[in-house]
Amino acid sequence: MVPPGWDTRQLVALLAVVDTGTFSAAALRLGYTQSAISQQVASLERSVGAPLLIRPGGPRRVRLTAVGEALVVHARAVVARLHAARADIAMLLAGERGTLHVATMQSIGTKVLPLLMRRFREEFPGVELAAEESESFAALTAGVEEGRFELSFVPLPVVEGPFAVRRVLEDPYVVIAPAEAPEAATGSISLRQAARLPLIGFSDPYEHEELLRRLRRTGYDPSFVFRSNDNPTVQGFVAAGLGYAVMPRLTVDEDDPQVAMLTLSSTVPARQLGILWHVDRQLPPTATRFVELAAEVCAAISARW
Amino acid sequence: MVPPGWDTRQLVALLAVVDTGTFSAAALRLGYTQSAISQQVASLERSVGAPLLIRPGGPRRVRLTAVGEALVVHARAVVARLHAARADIAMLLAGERGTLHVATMQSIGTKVLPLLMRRFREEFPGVELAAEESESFAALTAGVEEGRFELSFVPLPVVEGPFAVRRVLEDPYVVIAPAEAPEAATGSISLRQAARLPLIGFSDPYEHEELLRRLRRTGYDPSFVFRSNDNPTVQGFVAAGLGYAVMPRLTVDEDDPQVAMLTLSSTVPARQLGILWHVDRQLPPTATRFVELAAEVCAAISARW
DNA sequence: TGAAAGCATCAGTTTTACTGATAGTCACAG
DNA sequence: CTGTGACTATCAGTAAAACTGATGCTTTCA
Repeated sequence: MVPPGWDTRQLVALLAVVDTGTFSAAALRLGYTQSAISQQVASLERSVGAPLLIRPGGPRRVRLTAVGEALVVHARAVVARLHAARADIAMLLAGERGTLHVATMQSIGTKVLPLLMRRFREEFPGVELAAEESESFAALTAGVEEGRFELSFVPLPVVEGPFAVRRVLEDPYVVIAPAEAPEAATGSISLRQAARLPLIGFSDPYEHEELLRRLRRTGYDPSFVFRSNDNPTVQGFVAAGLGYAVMPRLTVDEDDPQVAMLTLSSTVPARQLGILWHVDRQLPPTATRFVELAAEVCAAISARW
Repeated sequence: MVPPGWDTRQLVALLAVVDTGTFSAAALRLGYTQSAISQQVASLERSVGAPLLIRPGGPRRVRLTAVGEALVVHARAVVARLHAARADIAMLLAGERGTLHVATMQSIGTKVLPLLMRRFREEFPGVELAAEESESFAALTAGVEEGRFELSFVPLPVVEGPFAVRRVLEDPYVVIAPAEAPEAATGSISLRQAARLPLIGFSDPYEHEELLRRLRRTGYDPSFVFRSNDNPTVQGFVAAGLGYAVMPRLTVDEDDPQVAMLTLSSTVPARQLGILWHVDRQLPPTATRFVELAAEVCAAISARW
């Protein structure tokens, strides 16, 4: 009937030890002394009835026992749940004037968000919408997991975690060329041809690895003359005539007269974009409505292409 | 980074108050004084920054505020998760010789389990299998939720909860008649006819309410001359010539010469049976294999019908 | 073989949690 | 409209726990 006497604090301590690899580092992170961590873990082990950690002694990192592994899985879930609770409550306390925190990526920020925010404002004039652009994709999911954002735009598929996701957009890859390039007039180009061009690429390969794999599979290892994660920068380099770029259409500034956009004649699977949220959270109606609106706006953009 | 300072004990106290309706009763249940509960809830409210409970004063039960509702949802999840953790660890500590606890219903116990257990034993001679029959269906799911069973046979659909389920058997309704009854020779009977017979029924209507609804929809309110939840008892009454019974085929003792089994010519949706487990648990390979074997055995039975 | 890095343990202190007593609130019966 | 019963808050005192700081033991690495 009554649950086991495991304390949140002890579970957090265990997680800190596992994540940092040493008791001392965990203590530092949590603002305790090493002695306190040692005692917390010992207390946990006593109530579990078995060792949770293997302490190799000396300066080697600790490792989990099988029992420890099992417990850590649950401990993480519990901590995540408490985070979700805190975030839910913060939202409730903010009430009607509550701010909806949405994390975005660069491309979404420029093409989707403006229209989306306008439509959202029409429906909920009282709700503030805080959109924050994030550089790394890991930061997007981490922010949602920790409750700093209610929603986040993310590329799919999404990492494992306590997430629910809704697909909103298929973002096909296109090639952009300098306006004066010979290919600019053709309007289309094959992947095989593209792989032979001097390319401007992305520094963070995570999102586009499938594309890279396909480029390589043409039999010609593509050469990247420059790399950046900033879409305008990439496009600027192309505009300057320094090379070509293969990028998701959403990231392209189509009004730029200095570059030409070419469709890819080879079929490359489009980048999938979705909206992500914490499964365990009880999001307000404004959030679910936001997701709906986002899907609509994205569908409209997709239809225009 | 560091999660909120909510303690498991406080969350449990809150849940006890919500479930019992008063601080005093919660204190009694948890073995504290009323004062302690009062302070625990107060501490929670302080750290949340808002009241969680509405205390109407006097002998009226407390109610949750909106914030309280939100927190309780998460608190229940956390407690359930801790239960799951404890159960997982108990299983791990038991090791290879670990017992697999399976809850069953009467009908499964007599027809499916014997064969199933034999096949399971062949594969895992070292693993003990503890099958426990339970009277009430609520006890089945509750047992799984609290970690007393790893697996449970249950009728579908299943109540809301932290459960995963696998369907294993379609169990069609049949009519059993006394061997000497005029209908015994026909081999089949319509629902309309059945509703006009003196029936032996089940006391617990939960599982069979769909059947009851269909019986009533024939326009004739069926009369039950006796009710019992014990399948052999029901069958015994039929054998004694006291009436007829509509029951899932799995619950029928088909070797009984004193009764005849008639199929229903009207289509009544069959009872669905499944195996249920706690989604959050990390069940050992023996458990997942047990589910597979159960599905196979049930399929074999189904094919024989 | 002697740092250096790491964990356990212990005694002492601070912090937290619980008890028991008391006062206050509300509903309901007389 | 007053008394009683069922309930919670609060307070002071105490019991329990959690944390610190010092110390000792173990292991790696130079």
